[in-house]
Amino acid sequence: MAQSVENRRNMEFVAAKPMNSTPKTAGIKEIAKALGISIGTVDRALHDRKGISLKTKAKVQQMADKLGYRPNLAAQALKLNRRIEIAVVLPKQISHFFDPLREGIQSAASSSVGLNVKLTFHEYPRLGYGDAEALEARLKENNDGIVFTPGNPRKLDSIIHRLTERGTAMFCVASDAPSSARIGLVSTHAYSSGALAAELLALKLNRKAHVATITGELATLDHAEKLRGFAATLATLAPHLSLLPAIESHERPKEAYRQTLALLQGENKPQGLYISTANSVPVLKALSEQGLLGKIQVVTTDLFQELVPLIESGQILATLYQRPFTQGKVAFESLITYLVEEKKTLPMTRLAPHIIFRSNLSLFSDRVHGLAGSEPF
Amino acid sequence: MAQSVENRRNMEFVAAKPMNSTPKTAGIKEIAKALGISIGTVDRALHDRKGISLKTKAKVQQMADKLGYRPNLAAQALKLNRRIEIAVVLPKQISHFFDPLREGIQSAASSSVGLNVKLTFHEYPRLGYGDAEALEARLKENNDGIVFTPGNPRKLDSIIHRLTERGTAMFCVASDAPSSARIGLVSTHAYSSGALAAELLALKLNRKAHVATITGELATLDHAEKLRGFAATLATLAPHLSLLPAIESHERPKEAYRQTLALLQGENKPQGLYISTANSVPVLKALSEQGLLGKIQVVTTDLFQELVPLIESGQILATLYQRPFTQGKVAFESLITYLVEEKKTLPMTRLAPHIIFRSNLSLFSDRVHGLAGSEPF
DNA sequence: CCTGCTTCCGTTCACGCTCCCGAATGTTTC
DNA sequence: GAAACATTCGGGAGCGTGAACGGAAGCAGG
Repeated sequence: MAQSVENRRNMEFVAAKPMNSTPKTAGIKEIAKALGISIGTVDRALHDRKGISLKTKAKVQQMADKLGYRPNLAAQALKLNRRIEIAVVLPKQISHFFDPLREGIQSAASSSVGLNVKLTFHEYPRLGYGDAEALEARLKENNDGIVFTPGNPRKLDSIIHRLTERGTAMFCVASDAPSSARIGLVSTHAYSSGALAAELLALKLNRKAHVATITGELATLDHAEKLRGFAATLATLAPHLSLLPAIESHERPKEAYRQTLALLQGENKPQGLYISTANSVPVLKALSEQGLLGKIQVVTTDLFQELVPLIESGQILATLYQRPFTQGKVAFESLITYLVEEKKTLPMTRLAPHIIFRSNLSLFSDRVHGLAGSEPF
Repeated sequence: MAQSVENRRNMEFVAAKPMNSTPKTAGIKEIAKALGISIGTVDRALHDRKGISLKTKAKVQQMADKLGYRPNLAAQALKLNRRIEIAVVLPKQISHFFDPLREGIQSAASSSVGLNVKLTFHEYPRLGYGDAEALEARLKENNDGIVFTPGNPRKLDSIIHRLTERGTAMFCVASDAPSSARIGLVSTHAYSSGALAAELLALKLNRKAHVATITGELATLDHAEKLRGFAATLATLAPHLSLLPAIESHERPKEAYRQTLALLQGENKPQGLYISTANSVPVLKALSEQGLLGKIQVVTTDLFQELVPLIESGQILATLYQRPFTQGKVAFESLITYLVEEKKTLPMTRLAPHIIFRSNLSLFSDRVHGLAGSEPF
């Protein structure tokens, strides 16, 4: 490695990636000229189109390799100029989760360079209620892709399948529908969210105690995964903490409130509480009314206006932020990549949730107050 | 709101964002037609070229706004056949930080649609040593942009200024050089990192104790910020913990090892330790040799092979991951946006660091083992 | 021989933009 | 008043690629 000696002397060198063999990128025209054929034929050969003999196709592909053919993406994009139509079908509630998610999609769309994307947003009341109808309505349209959140996966399998057959790429966000024909997914790693909640509670609860969980809908895969992670980690890291039966609020505020009161007045009073749905307001209200805020260790999910003072004052230990903006952004980017790269990959992304404590709260609370920037968190 | 009644009936509706007024993206041609002028004039108006009256320029710009003009970047790139040349000037050490950062840049570059980007990577031994020379060498080239990490900002101010004058956009990553002519920045929020470290240590240390910090180079803004956050938060949240004088390792392994030993054998033995540089191996070695791993609460920075078992076993409380891959990706995207959008914005992004505990370690450790995906964490 | 069909390939135009040339109009100079 | 110049604008070439179109050659059947 004589080179490295010189490197050390100069204290600087160009990384030894051997990509710089062909300074000018060889285009379709160069190949045609080299073989004495027309560019139309080269185009047919390189894109596996019909109307070309196997012999010439082989010749062209060989020459393309030799010259290091790199298609001019700008010209390609300009020529194709295809308008990609994407529908976004998401619930209206919970707005502090789905609004930033929509913003993330919008932001990614408007900053997409060199392609023509048409976005349409569709809403339905809340997860599991109206989603099938909203998706069904897309059958009449002709979308290249749909971004949606499967509240109850099995219920939607059939409609997902039908849309896929129409040639629409179905992309899940926030929760999965693994048995369906969806082509990709972006969500937080739900199991890890649950596991983190357990570890955080264990940090604070050193003695034998009960802990409880309040979730949304166990039919939603994401929620079930969180509880699995929570229970498993509790058993491993904190065997002194015993887990009370999970409470399902079905995303109904009144039900959540009522069940929390029942829990707090029951015979096994919990010292720790993991609220795995973003709908935590009624639960916190019940806690507050019972004078238990700050006495019981609480880990919540996501971040919104009402949580900010509770975290600042230490009444909530931490919240697990599911990064809706980033989910939207990544979902859009993945879907676009899938659509333009000729359906090659099945993009699956599990984001790491952010843990928000008191000391890093300010990094996230700006966003909550409506100052939506385009920062990817 | 008669509409909302119908919405409830249908349980589905198109969001009332009035963005869909212009279904087709308005191009330069549409503006010309709308005003009854030629596309040449529109081009002159939109790009502040000479040879156009102020009156028509104003008219065009107004109409462009009204129609929501979005330039077709593919066509632009094709016509100009402009190859954006970007140099990446980063230290060789610390490789488990800067390697993924480079990967992030590379990944963002290869997924950019319709742009012809030429990336060249340049290296120098380590932060503060050789960076000026490496940047100086770029003066002979003609880059559109340079991505770099200012180890010692003041030392680099002059060279940054000269490169900027040559028309090269200087973009900081991982640490800032606020007094320079740099056009943008991506880094983690260093103050919050320090603050988090303090809060995490306070979670575990309930009684009066000493805590210590080991940093790299206090001339590096990023490192100084971390200590500020740490000290401030310690004073607020955990007044029972007293902070020992900061130790500067200057990123030299031997020095870090020696100073750690001195610290552990000094008269004020710390119960908690915040290692704010990614160069934590020699410090951990000293801790291990003194049999203090697991006895002293440790918060580290970043993630690499050697840390994984220590976190798994609970010997390290947590590590603050600075998301090098994401930093690289965002830096590249920001720089490209800046270059393409005619130098309008000054992009500044402060990423939230990830807190890695035992229970979410697996989300990040995959990456460490060399399975570099393109997931944005 | 012509007609009709298939297979393979060459030609040409359009995508949206930038930039140059030259026309039209206004302004100064001799 | 004509010529020389300045200012402002219209028109059009062409960037590299994809695709429509048409032409040439081969083949079968009459």
